[in-house]
Amino acid sequence: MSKRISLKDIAEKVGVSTALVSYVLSGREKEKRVGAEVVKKIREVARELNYQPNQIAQSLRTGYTKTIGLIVADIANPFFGNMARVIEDEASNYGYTVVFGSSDEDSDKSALLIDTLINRLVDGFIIVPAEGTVNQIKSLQDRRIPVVLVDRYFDEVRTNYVALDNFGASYHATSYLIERGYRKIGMVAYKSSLIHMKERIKGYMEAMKEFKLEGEIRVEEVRYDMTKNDIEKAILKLVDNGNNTEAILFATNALTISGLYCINKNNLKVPDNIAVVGFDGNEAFDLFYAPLTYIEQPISEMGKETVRVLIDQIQGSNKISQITLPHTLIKRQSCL
Amino acid sequence: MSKRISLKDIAEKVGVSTALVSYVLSGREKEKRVGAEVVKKIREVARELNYQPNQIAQSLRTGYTKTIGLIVADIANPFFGNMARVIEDEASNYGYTVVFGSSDEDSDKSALLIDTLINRLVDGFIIVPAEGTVNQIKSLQDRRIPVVLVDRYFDEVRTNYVALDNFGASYHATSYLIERGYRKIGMVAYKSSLIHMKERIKGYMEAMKEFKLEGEIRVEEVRYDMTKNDIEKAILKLVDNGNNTEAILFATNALTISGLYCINKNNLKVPDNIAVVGFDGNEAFDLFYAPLTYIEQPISEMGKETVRVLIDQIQGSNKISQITLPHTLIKRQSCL
DNA sequence: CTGAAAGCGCTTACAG
DNA sequence: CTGAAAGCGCTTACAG
Repeated sequence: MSKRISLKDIAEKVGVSTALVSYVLSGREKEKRVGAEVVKKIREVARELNYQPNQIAQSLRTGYTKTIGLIVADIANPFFGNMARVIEDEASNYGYTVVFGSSDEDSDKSALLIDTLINRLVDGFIIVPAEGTVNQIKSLQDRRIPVVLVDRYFDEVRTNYVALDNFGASYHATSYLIERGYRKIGMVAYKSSLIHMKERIKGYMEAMKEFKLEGEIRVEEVRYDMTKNDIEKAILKLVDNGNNTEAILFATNALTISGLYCINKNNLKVPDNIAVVGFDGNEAFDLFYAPLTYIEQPISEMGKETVRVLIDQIQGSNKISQITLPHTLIKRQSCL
Repeated sequence: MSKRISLKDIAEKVGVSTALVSYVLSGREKEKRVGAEVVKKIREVARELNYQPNQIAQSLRTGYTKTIGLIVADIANPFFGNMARVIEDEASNYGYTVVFGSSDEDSDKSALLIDTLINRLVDGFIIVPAEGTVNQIKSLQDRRIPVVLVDRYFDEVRTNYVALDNFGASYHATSYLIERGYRKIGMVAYKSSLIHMKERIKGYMEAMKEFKLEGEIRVEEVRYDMTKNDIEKAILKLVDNGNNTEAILFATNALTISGLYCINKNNLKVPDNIAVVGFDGNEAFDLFYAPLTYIEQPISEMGKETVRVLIDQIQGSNKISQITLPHTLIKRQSCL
């Protein structure tokens, strides 16, 4: 109802042009040598009318929306929820707001989200890329739209990214298990061509080889589109097929949770029947009767770095930043 | 680099006016009786040039941004993360995208977020209101900006809202505990003037009175801005002050989690030393050694209803919708 | 059936 | 020191 106040309203009331009002309100009155009285008057009227600039008009004119598009796998997943929170706060420090979407690890959904956000002229993207979206990322780069990948990235294309030292993390976790005396160590991961997953599996494999345990390697790769039930069935294979797995390393937060459900359902005791190392960490890990040993990611730093790199790109830098952050192995009671 | 394609580009290539292109691309060629050939040609060229409408320009012109502003307490909190996910999906069904912000239960932050999003001309707001923000909500209403509150609302002002039957939920949980034989039942809640909290406490009180247990009422109210440590200390009072509380009802997801940490730290066993009823539910509740009995909120329905009501408002309805949804008491092993 | 033109609310190069 | 004017990319009432 109450119409928004525009520059024109102020200009009319003060009796000057909108140009002058614009200069003053954007703090360029010095540079433009606007008369002191006029400046004062404009400021007064603006505040009196409670003027709020119309961002949409500004955006159309300047080409910048001060908005970041964030695409994660699923905002309901606490790992991404936490990341979103860090990104929100950091973006806000730079004067940016965040619009988000969940891709569900689906490349079609991802494409749709990217298109939608491009039409809304976001200044740049922060993307947790799904499998098969490498061309979408390339296309953004071709169109010179700033983009930073986080958590994962592609080998085939040179992009900005911020990721964990995935190889090192699972290598560390695996050799930790080996040092504690475990031999029949299995891993549960997603079947995926995405680097973060490949590296996590590779880290496990390398550690096993290093300790001459190739013969004991057992990796269960589940698909993103599997039901919880099927995932639990797959996990069960590791512990229930007569090969007596002694310890399991899980490759993500969600897989760890699924694994714990499975372990509980089958009345296995951690760590007596089976040792567990989780990934990412959350409250369920802490409250589990045997608080989990897990690989912690520096979510806060990861989110902050991602925003920093993106803002850098938006401001015109053409330096490519590829940042790998260190993990921490939190050692607790889920391994003997 | 590669310049965006505009209506004008298409118009020039086809040799018609931008008006015609606009009509055709917005599917109004029938109404405007545009020649069949021209329609075909315009469609062809648009697709060939991969035309994407500039939403910002559309928005400036039409006054609609097809964007919803979502303000929650904290997107990293799984309850709000899940809610955000439902809202995102439902909004997308209506062709809307979501921009979000976390208020941290802080009214200043909330005011800032609302201003920012207003300047970005969101078409409407979905807000989990923080304490002391009633004037912010009123101001939105005064300016005829569509808004729907969710999870909480204010008594003093008639707004759209979607909320749980908070009174009924904690009344139910409390009487369930009483029926199971518990008498010394405590409650942990936030100190807040917000209705959802008041009602949850009231439901507990009423149930206690109903069963002549006024004498056993013990409510611990913690503040939003307390550290985790202080919250745990407060909770500890309930079980450790010689009055031997037998069961605790927690008023939110986060409080339940804090409570479980506290219980574990003090080596109390659930349900033998202390019975527990939680709120909202999450994976930690399921994986706890005594899977929690808890009050489940219909998050999915809640989110969907909220979006539906908001879209309704955006489309011009001036009917106020105040929707209360039923809880479910999930009964498991955290009570005898 | 089609087009010229105005206007959404800004910013900014240009002229004086 | 100040203002008129163009233009960002659309939509739409109006005229023909």
